[in-house]
Amino acid sequence: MTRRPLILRDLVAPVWKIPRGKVTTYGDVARAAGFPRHARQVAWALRNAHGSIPWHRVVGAGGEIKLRGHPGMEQRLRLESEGVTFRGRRIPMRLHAFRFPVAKRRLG
DNA sequence: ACTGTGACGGGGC
DNA sequence: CGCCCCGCCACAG
Repeated sequence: MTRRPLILRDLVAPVWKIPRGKVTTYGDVARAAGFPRHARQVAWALRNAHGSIPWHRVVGAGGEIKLRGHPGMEQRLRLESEGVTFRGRRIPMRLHAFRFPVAKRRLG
């Protein structure tokens, strides 16, 4: 099985669907894009994606911000300004996790 | 071709 | 909660 080529735009496309006040994980974005097990590549793609993409709405599984230093602070501020709450270092995913619609499924 | 490096994820303790 | 370990995968040297 030849591996489908990884197109940065496709990989981060799902990020545009995350509404204000909600967050998703790198792994979920990867799966929603059709590239399971590519969580790290999603992070890499966001890093290399300049532009107005809402990158701050993507966090690590468990609701923890994975960016270190100032960039991480900025992400937290951006999220809080959108209404996302924190409990310690983490975001209660129970409250703010955005669920991507289930992957396309061929019906009969 | 090989090695080191992550904005990752999951599991074990 | 913190730590460690390991699987994963594209990229830079």
